[in-house]
Amino acid sequence: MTFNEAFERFSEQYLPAGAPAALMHQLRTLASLHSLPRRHMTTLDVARDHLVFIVSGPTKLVALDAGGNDQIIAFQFGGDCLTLPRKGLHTFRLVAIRAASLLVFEAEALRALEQRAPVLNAILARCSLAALQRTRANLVAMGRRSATERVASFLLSMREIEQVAQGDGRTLTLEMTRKEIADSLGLTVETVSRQFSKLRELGLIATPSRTQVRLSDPARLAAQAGAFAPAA
Amino acid sequence: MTFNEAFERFSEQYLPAGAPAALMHQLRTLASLHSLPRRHMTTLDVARDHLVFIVSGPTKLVALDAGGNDQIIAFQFGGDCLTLPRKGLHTFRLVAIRAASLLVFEAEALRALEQRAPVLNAILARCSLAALQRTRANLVAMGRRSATERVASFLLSMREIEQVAQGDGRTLTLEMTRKEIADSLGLTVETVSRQFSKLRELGLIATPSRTQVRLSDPARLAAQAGAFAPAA
DNA sequence: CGTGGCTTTGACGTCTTTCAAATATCGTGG
DNA sequence: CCACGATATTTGAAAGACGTCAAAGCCACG
Repeated sequence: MTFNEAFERFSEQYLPAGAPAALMHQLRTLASLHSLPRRHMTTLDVARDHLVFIVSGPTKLVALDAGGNDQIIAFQFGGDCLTLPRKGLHTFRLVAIRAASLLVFEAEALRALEQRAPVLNAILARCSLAALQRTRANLVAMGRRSATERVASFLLSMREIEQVAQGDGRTLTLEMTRKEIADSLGLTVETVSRQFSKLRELGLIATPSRTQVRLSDPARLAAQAGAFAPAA
Repeated sequence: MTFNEAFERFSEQYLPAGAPAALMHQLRTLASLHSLPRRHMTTLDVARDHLVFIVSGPTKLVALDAGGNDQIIAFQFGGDCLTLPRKGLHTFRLVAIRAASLLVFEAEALRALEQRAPVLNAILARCSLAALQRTRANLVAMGRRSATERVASFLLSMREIEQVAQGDGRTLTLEMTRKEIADSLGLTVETVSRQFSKLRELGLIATPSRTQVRLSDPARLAAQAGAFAPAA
């Protein structure tokens, strides 16, 4: 992954077709490409806000705990964009689930550009809004709901993500471990594993490999996911 | 609360000082003032996105369940702004905890204006980002954490809100019921009540009335709130 | 072929929910 | 101003769900 390729993807996705060359050039100056190996977390200055474009690779946004326990806020995949806030009440970090490429902008520098290039605000607004939708959805998934409901609706929600679902939309390649699923659902590894076993015994899913899940019966899986579930 | 007062507050808070009169006028045309009585929810067209400015009154953003159970996404107070998304995976509604005034814009109409008034994007970006921070914080509060930790950190987080904390920042006027607290923390009313009792017995809080809470010992309360807690 | 990490399974303890009932508080009308 | 009814809160007891601890199994990789 070269810088040029990365920037190309970013501009395709977020910049309007007729963006002035001067702006493109400015943005190019402000961007930096980071290769994040599997399991590694960003080492950005926690005193500053950043805008991060996920060029490729599955990543997780986590809130860091004093102990080694992460709380996963959201998963992001190639093409997603998010703001990584400076250290506030919590410290947030972006972690690569598998090797990932990130295009990073300092928010401060972008704000300085906003005056001359108002289109930047549109980008920021779009990113924040999308991140907000993802986060709200996760919050709903963590409300007072049973472990079964959480796992079932987690699986159904993964189906909506292009980079996870295979052709027929029934076979998922979850790049994340059980622990990561557990951290995102507010459960323990063991509980998640037991739920997988239960859904397997019910014939609702199959797990051909460690990371693959086949949704054998999405309709009945949706029934297990309860009232707040994504549609089957 | 008149429309003019409401719009005045909105523009003070979100429009830059030198906003052109033409834009102000346009926005004025697009805004509508809603008075939401206590317990009532918005009856906006669920097929459209809206931008809502909370002029006054505590409100909650809820995801609606098939049963009567709400999942509370976030609380908002006067001066906050949020996007109320159209019906997607979930249906979101804004509910007044006490009588509230809202200034509502249709997102569609705002988008049409964006071309000519790029400052609108800055407003939207600001609103979304603030809402995102609130929601992420809530998500952290709901991770794998005990009931005590949730309630303690809920109380500490309420202290940060101007309209909830009294002069010394130790006496809170929670406008919400125990059920609303429970819904926002993913717990039951009874569990929340038991946590209040426990914290009372430990001498960390006092509850002079149904809605008032005095944080007698914020430092020890923070200790109860655990590793992810807001500082005391 | 062995090793290390991830996943699964089991047994048990604890915490939260559930169901039920008593008590406190607030708003209203007398 | 007080009494009453409606609603919110608190408390108790029991059941169930999830977490913890421990061990075994599985898979990928060297």
